[in-house]
Amino acid sequence: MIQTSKITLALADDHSLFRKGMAGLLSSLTRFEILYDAANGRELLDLIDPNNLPQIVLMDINMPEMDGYETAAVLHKKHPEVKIIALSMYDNEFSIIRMLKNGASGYLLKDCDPAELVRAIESVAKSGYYHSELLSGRLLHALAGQGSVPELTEKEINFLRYCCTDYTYKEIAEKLSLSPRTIEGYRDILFDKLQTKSRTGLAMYAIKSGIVQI
Amino acid sequence: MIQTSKITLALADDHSLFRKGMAGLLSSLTRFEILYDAANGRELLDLIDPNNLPQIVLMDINMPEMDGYETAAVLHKKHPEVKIIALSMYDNEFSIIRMLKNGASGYLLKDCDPAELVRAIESVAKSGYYHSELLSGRLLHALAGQGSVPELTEKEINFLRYCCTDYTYKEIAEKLSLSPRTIEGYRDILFDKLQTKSRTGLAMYAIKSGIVQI
DNA sequence: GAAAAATACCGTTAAAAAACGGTACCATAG
DNA sequence: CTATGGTACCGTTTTTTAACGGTATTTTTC
Repeated sequence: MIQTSKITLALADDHSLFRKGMAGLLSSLTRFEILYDAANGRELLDLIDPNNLPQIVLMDINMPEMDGYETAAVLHKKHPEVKIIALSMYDNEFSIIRMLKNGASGYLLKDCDPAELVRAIESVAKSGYYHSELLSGRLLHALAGQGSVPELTEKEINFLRYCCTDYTYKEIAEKLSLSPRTIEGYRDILFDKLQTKSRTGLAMYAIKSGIVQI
Repeated sequence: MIQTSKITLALADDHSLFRKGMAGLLSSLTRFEILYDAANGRELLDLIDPNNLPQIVLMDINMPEMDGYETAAVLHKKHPEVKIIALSMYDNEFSIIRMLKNGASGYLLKDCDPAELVRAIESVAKSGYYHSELLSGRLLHALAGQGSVPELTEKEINFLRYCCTDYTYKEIAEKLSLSPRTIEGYRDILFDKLQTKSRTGLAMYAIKSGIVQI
């Protein structure tokens, strides 16, 4: 079968070596064309020309300036026809759910096979989505396990960021202009949602899920 | 100037996409030849044929199975003639110092320019080392700042790993068959060395430095 | 073979974290 | 309009952390 036209792509990842490597990998396959490559979400949004949209954006979740979650949400709202594939180092349910909610059509781990990446791109270009066995498996496992995948509110996410610091809960309360007891309320809810029982557990979750960049 | 023979390389990184991308990037330059590529340190050591050693190994610090620190130490002891360049996501002094101590001849960030990677490889092949301005800058800054770069013992490093869990200090003491008071001693020393004052701070440091994989 | 460093240990007190139990307000969704 | 979910708040008790100031033993180094 002859490919009539190339699939156009954009890349967003803060690791220049990774990005350039990927770009090389994908360009070497004649059916792909890289239109843009950016070091973070902000840069990507600035680069993209509305008159020359890529079909698919491959984006990392952990990026400085503007992370994958936010970038996906903004891009999806602005240009819903552009498909998004999330690339992540971690395979945790929270990241997957959040990226899919924010408009991603696929979710891949960075340690996946290049062949799978190609498969994912072609699947998204053709049918609009890509669900790997890994993704479906993780989600089903999570759903079968504790009942449901944790859904976090914006306030909880913001609080989690502060959990990754030396601040005491009292200090966090001050920073957020809330009562210490309210902060402790968030903590207790998150202990429950995230199945942990310590501040350290909260911090670890925040990092694994890409909520905080380190 | 005509390159008489190729520089032979090996790659170790758990992210397959990154590795393959890098391999493509470097192979496209005719003066490099990739002899091996492995997903972690253990695999790399198993793969390497003593009769066909690479001149330079590019290795990630954060790898499952066997991390960059350990791999560098083992490889350097076994084959001191093989030069090592560490690739890291984080530019913290501890990682740099520890990799250099374990035998690395260079230290690069993953968000560096591909051109810098090439420069580093050629410098290491030619003169045996590569010191970027970044590296020298970080170290000098660290030395100028608090006086010295933290030196951690094996016991402290092991303890730090446990700090990234839900275990209480008492439970960590049990796991390590030590008195809780001894563990608290380690903690106090690390608070001092790492300039922090909370368990969370210890855990964050452990992750940033690549001591724990997440 | 003495000094220095690392290891393992102990006691005390104050502060913070964790585990309970609650109330009240407000928006908006049925 | 009333039920629901999110937000903000409060009190009490127990456990854990953190900040002190120590000793004894072994191991390493000079």
